[in-house]
Order: sequence, then C-alpha cells, then structure tokens
Amino acid sequence: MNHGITLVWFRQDLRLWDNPALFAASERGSVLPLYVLDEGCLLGEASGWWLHHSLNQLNRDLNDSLRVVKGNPESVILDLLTKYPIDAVYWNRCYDPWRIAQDGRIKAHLKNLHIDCRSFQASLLWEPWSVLKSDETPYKMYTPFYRKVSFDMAPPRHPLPLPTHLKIIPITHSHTMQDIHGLGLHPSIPWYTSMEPLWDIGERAAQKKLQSFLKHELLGYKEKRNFPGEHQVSHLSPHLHFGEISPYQIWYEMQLKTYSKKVPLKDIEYFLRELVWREFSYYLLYHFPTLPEENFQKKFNSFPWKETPSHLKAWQEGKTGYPLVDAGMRELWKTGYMHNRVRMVVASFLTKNLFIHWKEGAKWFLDCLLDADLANNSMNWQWVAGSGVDAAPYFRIFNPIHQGEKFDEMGTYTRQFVPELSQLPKKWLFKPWKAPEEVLTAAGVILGDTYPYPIVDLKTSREEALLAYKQILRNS
DNA sequence: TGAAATGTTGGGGCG
DNA sequence: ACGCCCCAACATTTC
Repeated sequence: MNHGITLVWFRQDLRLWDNPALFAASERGSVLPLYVLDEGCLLGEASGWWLHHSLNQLNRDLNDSLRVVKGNPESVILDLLTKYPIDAVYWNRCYDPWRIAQDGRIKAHLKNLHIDCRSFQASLLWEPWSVLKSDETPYKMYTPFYRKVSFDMAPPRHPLPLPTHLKIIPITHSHTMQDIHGLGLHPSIPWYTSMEPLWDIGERAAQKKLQSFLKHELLGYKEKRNFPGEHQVSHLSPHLHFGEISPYQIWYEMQLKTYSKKVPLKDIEYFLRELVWREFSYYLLYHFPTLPEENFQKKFNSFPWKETPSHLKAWQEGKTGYPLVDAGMRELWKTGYMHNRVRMVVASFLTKNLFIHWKEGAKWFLDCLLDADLANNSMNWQWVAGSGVDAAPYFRIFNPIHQGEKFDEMGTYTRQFVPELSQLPKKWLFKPWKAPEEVLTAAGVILGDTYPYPIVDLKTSREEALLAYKQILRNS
C-alpha cells in the first residue's frame, strides 16, 4: 500500500487518545495535522483563551507540527492540497448546524477531486440520527431518551488507544507557536490572570482531572454536587467541549467503577445522567437547529420580555443585591466557570425576576464561560426559561434567598465570591437588606454603598412572572 | 432540577 | 378531666 499523506483536520477533538480520525489516518500512513480557526465562528473571549492554550498543548504532542491557520477551512484545505501530496482528508464530526452544512460542502468538493474524505464519530456516544422513537421522530423528553440510549441501544464502542506509529509530516520552517499566537486568541488585556492558576489546559490535564474525580469526588456525587461550596463536581466541561477528553473514555471508566463496587451505583448513575444530558443537547440541536435562536415552544414568542439595560448590567456584574446570584455571576467572571446549581439560580433570576430574554443570558454565558458550548448553553437556557424541550414548568421559579440557605448553608461559596459580605452572619447573609442596622455595621456592610440594595422585589416580580406565563399559556 | 398557599394533625397551655 | 385555641410540623395543592 503506497498512500499519500492524510490530512487530519482537528476541530473539537484536541486530543490523541481515542481520536478516530487521527487513529485511522495513522494506520494509513503519514499524517498532516491541521487546525483552522474559522473566521465565521463565534468564539467567546474566555473560550478563546482556553483554545489558545489547548492548541499549544496539542501542537506539543504533535511534535510541534500542527498547522494552524485562520481563515475559511475549505480554501485552507484546498490550498494544502496544492502543496502536499495529500490524498485523504479525515476529521471527527461536529454537530453545530453551521458546521454540518460546511462539512457537507467540503466533503462533496473533496470527493469531486477524488480525495478519500471521511468523517468519524468521536464526541458523541450516540449519533443523533440513530436515536429515534418507534414512530421515527426524535425524542422530546429527556427521560425516555435516557432510557433508550442507556438500555435499548448497543453500548458505545470502546475507546481507541493512542496511535502507535504516528508519522507526522514535520513543518520545515517551524513557526507553529507564533502561528498559534497569530490567531489572536490570546487576550491582549490580561483579564485572565484570576483564571490562570485555576485551570490546567490540554489533554494531559484532562486525563489527570478525570482520574482525580474518579478517585476523590465521585463518591458522594449524587448529593454533594448540589452544593456549590463543596467541590464534588468533575470540572470536565471545558475539556469535553474542546474534545481534550473523549466521552467514550469517561463512559467506560464509569463502567469500571461500577464493577469495582467502591462507589455506590447512585453516584455513578447521577454522573452518567449528566453526561447523557450533554448528549441530549447535541441531539436536540441536531434535530432542531434553530434552538440557539428561537423559542422551541412558539407560544413563548409573545412573552413580555423587558429591555432593562441597567438590570442586565447589574446581573452581569454581580450587583443585583441578591448575594447568591451575585456570587454566581462573579464566580463566572473571575474563574470562567459557574457551579451548576448556581447557573440555574442566576438564569431563573434573569428570566423570571428581571424579565430579560434568555438569549441575553445565553450570550453572556457564551462569552464568559470556558466551557461555552452552543448545544448545552442553548438547551439549558431554554430549559430554565420554560420555552424549551422538556423544559422546567413555568412556575418553577428559584428563590435566591432559599436556595442560598439550602445549598450554601454555611455561606462558604457566597462569602468567597462576595467578600464584602463575608463578615455577615449566616442568618442574614442571603438577605442583607433585612438585617438589623447594628448587624450590618458590625459586619462592615453599608447597603447602597459597599453592597447594593436588591434591584427588584422577589415577591412582586415572581407574581408578575406567573401572571405573564399564565397569559401566554392561555393565549396559545 | 421550586416555592407559596392551603390543609391536616397532634401536643401542650390554659381556663 | 375536658374543650378550646395556638402553633409547629408535616402533607397536599396550586401556580
């Protein structure tokens, strides 16, 4: 067999382990690895920073030979075809609607040129088109979907090993480091300094994180994952988004844990349930590509959203006067991450107490989250707003005071991110405006000065929301 | 993976 | 000892 070079186009699969496209290419012969920063792709500031470092890591693992280009993937690939004897182009599938369309065009073009062009399944355990109800339509409820994939479908394939004989075409004039810098992903203003010490980026770091999660935090996951002051969550989301780790590996490590009997089944089940939620959001985005833009439930088109820039700004900056909400929003800003329980609370607050459209929240999250992901983000915002598929019922409105008292009882989380309230006793921590004057003084809190008064009243805004929701339901 | 309103029960204080 | 009321604790309903 005398093959030409196989071009491996990396996208959201920045790893060597269990990378089907890379594995197949390495079996075939020499490999030319490529990453294209698509000019049309909307990338948040925070995830851009992550991507910068992730590409650097991948490049190192590929012997400093990752080709990195900013531009239109189709023309970049065609250009490389003229420079190297490439006769195959492999990649792993992505599922964003614009990607699917683009990949289809590129594949057709390459096939016309008699290039062996193949795509592989790498970032989803089940292809969205392979999971359907008995009437051939897609699932719109999570639980039946979960049952179907977990118990009715063939189990996911086993992860692939590292390619054993990887022959990479070296770059003759090696400028890849500069090329990666040239993508302009690395921020010129050093806003990332508070995130830097918290995250280890790249495939190796992702592996380490999975192992330490399995060893330390998985035990007790079912209960403790709800408490933002505990650190009983995996923090794998950014690694998963960029494909630094394979969901297949996570899946099989969890199966192994099941046999080991050292961790109760319920902890493993609840973690896998979250992993399947990720599958479900990609699944929905595939079947309903307008999910990032349009209310899934059309009756929500007449919902009386408000445009209150000052409220939106207060929410973004973590100055709403509700300590748990503010803690969450400041965690996001400072760390590029937010605990899932708090994500639900701040999202409920934005949509149901401030009456601001979920798309505003989704936009902010995409810009600030290191794990910003179109599928997960769109589905979850619509879920909270009530407009989505199998969404939370409209009357499920979180009360940030009660949520704080229930899930951050000692106030460790809230005090960490809202330090100006750190001296406030827990009785008043989540409702400082109700605290007696002398308590506030003793804690060094001056309302309206060191910490804001609440920007809306919970009770009245809640009632207003319930009324509005009831109205759009009646009119539908 | 809600919260508030409303309903029910039972113990204890008190006349 | 009894009935009455209050209220906490829990359950159910409603949005």
